[in-house]
Amino acid sequence: MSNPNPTVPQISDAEWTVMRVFWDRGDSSTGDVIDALQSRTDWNPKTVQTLIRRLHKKGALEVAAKNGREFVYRPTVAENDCEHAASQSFLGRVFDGKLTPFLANFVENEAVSKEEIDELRRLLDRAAADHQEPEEQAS
Amino acid sequence: MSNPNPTVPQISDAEWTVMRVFWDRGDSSTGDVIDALQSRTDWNPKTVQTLIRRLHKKGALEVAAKNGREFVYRPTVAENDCEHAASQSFLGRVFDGKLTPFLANFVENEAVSKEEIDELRRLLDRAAADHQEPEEQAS
DNA sequence: TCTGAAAAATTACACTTGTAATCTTTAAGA
DNA sequence: TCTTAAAGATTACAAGTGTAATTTTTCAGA
Repeated sequence: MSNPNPTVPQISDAEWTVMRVFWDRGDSSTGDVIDALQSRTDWNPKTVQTLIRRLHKKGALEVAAKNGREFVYRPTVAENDCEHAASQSFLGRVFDGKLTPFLANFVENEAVSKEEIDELRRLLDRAAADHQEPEEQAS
Repeated sequence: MSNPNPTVPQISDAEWTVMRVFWDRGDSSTGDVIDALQSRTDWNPKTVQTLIRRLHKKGALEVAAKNGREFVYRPTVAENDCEHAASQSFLGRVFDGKLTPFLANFVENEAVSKEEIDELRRLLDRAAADHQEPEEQAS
């Protein structure tokens, strides 16, 4: 867990795509992000610029440096934390905040393969083991 | 599974609240919904009317009857299907469509209790069993 | 030092959403 | 039948979002 109860800004759909570039690459200039997204999207560079500026305004990005006339940005929020905040928000909206109904719905809709089920079970087995013997203190 | 690959309209946050009333109560008039939401929200009746009209326009509700000058509406989409569509959309946006990373993030963030873990494991055990011996045909 | 290209800032514009207020129609009772 | 309250329809309006175009600033080279 990167930070307990971090406050993360609202990040829209298109903005998520941009944030992921930063989380993948670390500090990046607008040009870097435009280049990175060139292959994955058909966005106009101006669009990417706008999204970066909005993310900066929202406080999801901060200026890490200025290279000549170019800004280098860096995320102020951890990917983990944003994912978790988005998950909580989604679960709250659709499943009354509860994880089990979410997974039950997925399973009912036959949207989970045998392999995935096994993967999830292993994940939960490990989690259960961790709950058994609590995390040790690194002191 | 109510319907394979149903097409469900985009349902916004506030609209979810309204749809849930219909899913809970079945066919309902605007007045019914307003009454039902009176306790749970502080929405103005006009707001509820607007949301119902938007849902009707989107095709999420259809007119089931007309009582005097009052319409009775009914959902055209199953709660299950809407939940699943919302889940797919969320997972696609935040976790590249993958369930395992979603759950892993949740567990990492210590947002899952021991009891919940056990519940989820039971759920997955049943799902695994179903995968073992496929569903029988009701003929 | 002046200029032009590149970066950034400002402006644009339609659609959705939250949250109603106002205008219009209609049914039911006086 | 006429009136009026209650439904419904239309309109409102700001914030957020997708998707840029236009305008302004500024560095780097001629």
